[in-house]
Amino acid sequence: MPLEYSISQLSKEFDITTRSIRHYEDIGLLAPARRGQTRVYSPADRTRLKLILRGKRLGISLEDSREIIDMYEPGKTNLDQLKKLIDAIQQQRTKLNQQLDDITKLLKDLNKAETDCVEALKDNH
Amino acid sequence: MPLEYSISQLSKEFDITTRSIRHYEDIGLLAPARRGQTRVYSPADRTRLKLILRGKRLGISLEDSREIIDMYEPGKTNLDQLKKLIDAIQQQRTKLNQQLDDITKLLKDLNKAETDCVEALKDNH
DNA sequence: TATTACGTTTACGTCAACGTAAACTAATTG
DNA sequence: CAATTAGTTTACGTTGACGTAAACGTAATA
Repeated sequence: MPLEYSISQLSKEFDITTRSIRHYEDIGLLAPARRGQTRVYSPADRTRLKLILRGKRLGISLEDSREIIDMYEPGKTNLDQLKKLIDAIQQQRTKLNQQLDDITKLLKDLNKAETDCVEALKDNH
Repeated sequence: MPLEYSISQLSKEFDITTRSIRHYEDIGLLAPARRGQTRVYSPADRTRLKLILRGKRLGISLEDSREIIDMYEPGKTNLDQLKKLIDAIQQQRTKLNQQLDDITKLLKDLNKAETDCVEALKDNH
């Protein structure tokens, strides 16, 4: 595992544009180090990016992603903060369970659609 | 189960605006009957809407939703069409499995974040 | 009969998440 | 040394998915 990454390395690895990566920085989701004016990404930065993209695949907005990702960060020792976090976690869990339900239903539908298709193909052949 | 629905009934049932429902019609996802110029939705229309919203919760674009929903429709007896459909189904399945994976990982992360929070609360109390 | 509730069309506005182009720098390579 | 290659900033443009306002029709209700 490399100790650092360039912006183009990350863009290739995750198949996104450099524009997107810079955009995530623009809105405060990433804060890579700089060598001169060139961005240098640490493994931790890479992990953050990974989390952002995972969130995206689940339809989570970048704004919401920020909150979730920040949960994993330490130093949130404020008591009210913690309670808010637990609350946010519960909300996310609810949404995810809903998604799970949606997915299983959709997969079932897809299976049916497929067998229907295969049947039709048989008839047609 | 009612034989028909008004636009406001559907908007209340699914907690969306009437604007959204009309928008789905604008882009050809719905095609309700009319009584005079008033829209009248059948149970089948309602099901379509349900599918659209389920797709939305999974981050599926309206455009992609149209394709998926059309899979469930009959009358696609063209052979090439069927092969394309099976292909599309497989693609969807792949994406959904990826989402499943993402969700289980996120749920794990959330669990960890939560126990961390609870621990921190204990220490703080 | 006026107003309230519910429906309609048309059309411009908005917001997130980038795309795209311009104009520049800095390092490597033929 | 000229030309790629990879990076940068600035800033306007675009797309999807609606929001919002205007201007209007129709039917029930106070």
